[in-house]
Amino acid sequence: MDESIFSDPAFPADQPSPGQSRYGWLAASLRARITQGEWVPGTALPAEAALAKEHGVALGTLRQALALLVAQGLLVRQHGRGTFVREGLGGASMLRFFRFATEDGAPGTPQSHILGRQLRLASADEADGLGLPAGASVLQLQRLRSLQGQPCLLEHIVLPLPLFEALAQSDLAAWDDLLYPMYQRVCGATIHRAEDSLGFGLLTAEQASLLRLDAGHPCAQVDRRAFDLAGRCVELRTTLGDAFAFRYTAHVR
Amino acid sequence: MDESIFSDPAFPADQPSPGQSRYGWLAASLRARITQGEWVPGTALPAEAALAKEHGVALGTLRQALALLVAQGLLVRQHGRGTFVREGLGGASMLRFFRFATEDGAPGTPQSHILGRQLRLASADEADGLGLPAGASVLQLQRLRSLQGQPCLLEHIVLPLPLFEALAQSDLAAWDDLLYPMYQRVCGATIHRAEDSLGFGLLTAEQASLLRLDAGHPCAQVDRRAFDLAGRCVELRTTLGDAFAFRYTAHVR
DNA sequence: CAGTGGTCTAGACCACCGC
DNA sequence: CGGTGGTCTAGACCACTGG
Repeated sequence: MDESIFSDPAFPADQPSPGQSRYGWLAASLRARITQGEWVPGTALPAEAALAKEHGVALGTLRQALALLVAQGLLVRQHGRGTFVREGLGGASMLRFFRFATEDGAPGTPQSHILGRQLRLASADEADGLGLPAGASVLQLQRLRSLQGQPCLLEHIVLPLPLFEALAQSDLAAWDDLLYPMYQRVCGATIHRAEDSLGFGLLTAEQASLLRLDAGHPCAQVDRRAFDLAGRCVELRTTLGDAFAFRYTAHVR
Repeated sequence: MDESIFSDPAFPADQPSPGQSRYGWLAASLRARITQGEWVPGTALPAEAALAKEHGVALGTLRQALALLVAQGLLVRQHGRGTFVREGLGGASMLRFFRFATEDGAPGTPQSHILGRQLRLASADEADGLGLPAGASVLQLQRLRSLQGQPCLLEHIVLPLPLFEALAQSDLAAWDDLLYPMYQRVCGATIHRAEDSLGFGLLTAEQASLLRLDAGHPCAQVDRRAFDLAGRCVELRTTLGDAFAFRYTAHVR
């Protein structure tokens, strides 16, 4: 019951490798079929009985495989309905770090203003983080997010090409307020999980003026690496916001 | 497979309540025997087969119950060795938020200096957080933690009485650098999990001088509620440290 | 080697959902 | 109602740990 998350070769062997459990191999096999698009996020897999019969395996064994994928966040099971491929992240998750609130208390979705968009070569760190070869091209975005006209978050985003080619030319006025659903719709890239690294710093004069704060004002900085269904990092993002509005809750065990 | 964490009455019924699964009831039952001290942290439970026979249940069902308690962090299973009650938190977990490092890179355990110890009445918030009746007594500690003689963290700790009575009189010179193992040894209180809330603020002059920083220096503040095996909150703690040394990593899914 | 947990099977029956 | 996942059983066999 401790199959590695990394047991995800793009093409699993036809048989469980020696030392690997049957359900572990089954899970990897199903995982590959999902990341290759056989079952799209939101759709249902065949029923347990059908999958078990297809793979010539007992029901309990198949259920162990599905339980693995549920634990990895790839599937969601609903009693009486079916087994579904999980939808990607919504895109409003950055607000969970900040306690911006509208007057009536509900946070709501922030508006998005793209301040800049450039095609350029990836730095060494960026190529490394995105798993690109040295000298690859990336799309860079600067973005300001506002709640009810009040600027609150400043973002710097780096996306790998050619996956996000479609965003390099499309009309900025037609962009959504939330990027992750747009990544999925326009580029077929599902953001499945992310790693956030939090720290504190001080705003430069330029950053401060965009956020309508004073130069040198304390800010919280969130460095995010976002991953798709196959586990590849497909977005690097740095978000800045007022440190005094920052609040985050964590569970330790 | 979604038994609530809160299915933990001190004394479970003799039979699974209607609508509750057998393994869910079994898990709650075993959980109660653990929190009541029948199996102390670090010790092994009887073997699967023995427990299954004792409860008149099939092996698979018992294993489901154990899997639940493993998922809740109460048990650890080791192939070929046995099933063990998990040890409590080590006590050095606060350092994971900060990137203090000694010269050779290894963080090490910080030294602990108790600056103050008072017996007093709990405030309304404290009584609420610790589940105490209004007007109950608490033990309050102020504490400075240092790495290689360099002050780095300032802590304010509130503990409920009479559970921590033994700490109110014991010789401060004999205290450990880590409190959680000492809680367990001296008071029999096992810290099993904690909830941390992170925020940002500015140091008062008094706080700053203790940390050898300037008054008004930016600081990260971690408000922690720590819970024992039975899920009762038994410690409230506020930790302050240099905001620019603060760094935290989170996973989003 | 004996004792532990891990895997797998084949089947029965229950609980939930949506038509 | 038919189809889905959830629970439970009884048993066989494997893999790991420690003496």
